Amino acid sequence: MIRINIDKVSKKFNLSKDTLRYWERVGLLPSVHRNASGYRDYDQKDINWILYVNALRNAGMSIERLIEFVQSYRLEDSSNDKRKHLLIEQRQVLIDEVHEREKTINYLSYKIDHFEDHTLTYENEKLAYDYNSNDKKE
Amino acid sequence: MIRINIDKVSKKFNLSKDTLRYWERVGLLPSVHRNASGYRDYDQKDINWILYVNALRNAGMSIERLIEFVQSYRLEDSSNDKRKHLLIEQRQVLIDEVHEREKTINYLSYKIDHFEDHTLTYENEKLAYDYNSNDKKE
DNA sequence: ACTTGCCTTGGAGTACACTTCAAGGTTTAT
DNA sequence: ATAAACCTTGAAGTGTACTCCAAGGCAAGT
Repeated sequence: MIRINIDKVSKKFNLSKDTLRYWERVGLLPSVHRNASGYRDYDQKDINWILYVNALRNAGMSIERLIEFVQSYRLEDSSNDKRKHLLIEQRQVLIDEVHEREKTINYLSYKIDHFEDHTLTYENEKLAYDYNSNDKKE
Repeated sequence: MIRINIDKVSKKFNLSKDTLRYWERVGLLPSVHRNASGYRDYDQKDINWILYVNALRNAGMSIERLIEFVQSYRLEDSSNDKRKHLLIEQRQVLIDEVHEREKTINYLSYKIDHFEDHTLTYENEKLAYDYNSNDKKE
């Protein structure tokens, strides 16, 4: 039986204690069990929730969407379709964000490679950005 | 000679007029030329700035960093090293964000593929996430 | 000339996601 | 047994990036 206090969880995930309390308060984490003194007493299940929630937060999922996500997860009922829909939808958001970032990485790489080239005009740079962008299409 | 008012620019980039004014005010765009009536009168150079700034904003660069970035750009002087450093640093940020999102995309894909599998435990999911994560390393 | 609809500014308001504070109870070390 | 270092809560405060509002000037159609 694992028993971890908020300080250890905070350090484990590099999240502030206040953030952990906030996430719990807004319904992003299940209610954590308390010990005799009213202190939070995290178990393995809680730790795993935090792992996923943190991963999705780091990937840019909003609190609001994560609450939806977490809620649908914990209702082992008719909301199966909704849950799957949320997963697919959020994956697409992440895929789009990756594409946007890859485009911009290409643009920055171009700028870095041509750094000494002072003849670059705004027009040239625009072309570079658009070229990389089209390159990625398909 | 191109002359575009704020409404056209707003529509071209799908940015609100208030956002364009805000960006200009905080130093994220160069001061836009005004016509006889004091109205903003964007030229090709301004349009290209907006293209880049918008690309970097969409890729998650903060306003504060973008101001630095834009400032260093417009000082055609000794800050070459700083400019290059900023470019390389921001590219790395974007690369890291892409990796984080790819990990999470894998995790979501795993969840979607095993959607009907009700025997999945927190432990199994954790392993799936970590597996994908390690998979991606190198 | 007048109405409608642009544009301007400064400043106030909003949304999101924490973060800090105040007041007080608990545990640990001396 | 007392101080230092934890924990709790509710509520207020903060930072970022807009977003909206009020008051007023300018432009185009009737």
